[in-house]
Amino acid sequence: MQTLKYSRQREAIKEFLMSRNDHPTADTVYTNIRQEFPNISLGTVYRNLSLLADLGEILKISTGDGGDRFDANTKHHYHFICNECNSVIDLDLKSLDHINELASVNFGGNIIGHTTHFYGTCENCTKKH
Amino acid sequence: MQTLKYSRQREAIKEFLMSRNDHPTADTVYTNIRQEFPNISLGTVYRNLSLLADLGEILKISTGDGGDRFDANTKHHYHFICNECNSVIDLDLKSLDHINELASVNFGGNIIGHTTHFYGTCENCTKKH
DNA sequence: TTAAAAATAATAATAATTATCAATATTAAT
DNA sequence: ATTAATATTGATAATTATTATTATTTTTAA
Repeated sequence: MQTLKYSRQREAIKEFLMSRNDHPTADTVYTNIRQEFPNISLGTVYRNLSLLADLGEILKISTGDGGDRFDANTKHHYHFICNECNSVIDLDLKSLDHINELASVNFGGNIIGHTTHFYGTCENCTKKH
Repeated sequence: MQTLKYSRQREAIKEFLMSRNDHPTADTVYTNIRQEFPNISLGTVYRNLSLLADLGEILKISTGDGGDRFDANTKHHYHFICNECNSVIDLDLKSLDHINELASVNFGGNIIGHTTHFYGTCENCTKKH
């Protein structure tokens, strides 16, 4: 089997994500991590983001607009996505686990979780007009 | 301004979507609509799906795995996405509008809506093992 | 019937991501 | 410490999903 080996690039990617709370894209990770590793390849960034997500060490957030976002905060929480600037912002909202049971009532399959994205206009964009 | 003109292709695309409840991708729409319009272009399918979504006549569903899905049922409802077969299934769950207010409590921006996707194993995939 | 404008089919281009592979780095065993 | 095995990398090609371009066709209003 594939046993995991340490890599400095992977550590740097994870540490970079932990230093941010704005849910950067793979490309943003790439351009920033290049300051420390000028020769790092975009493929290496994608590979490690994907691996870290599979390991459960980071979260992948699909916004449906532009590339996927990544988040080092792995405990279940909710995101707001601004309709104007597309920024992704953490929300202070306790987990709504009861809605899994509500959704299960008339459903034959097995629901184990949910993701919710809230939409609207963020504070910055509201101030602009 | 751009005034809308009728097109047989657009009508056929909308009617095809209304005949289905499995939230097909643009490519699935394309291969099916080709039975009626053998020369239709994939670009035409994308253009019309996008236009219909902008007009609010259909919904675009981003699943984060594979291409976007489309749904002729435009009233707010919830979807289940199977972790195994990736099928998208409508859920019978009343709208959880109160969670918009809950999410707004400690948030500076303006929340106008949300989308929730439930995850797990669908009935078919559960039966398989 | 004609003319203007929108829509189309065909195709090229783009964005985001994944795959390939020879060279390098890590790790476990000597 | 040295070696051997193998995971990881950087470079790059390929793929997937989607959008843009443009000459031709269709729709619609005059």
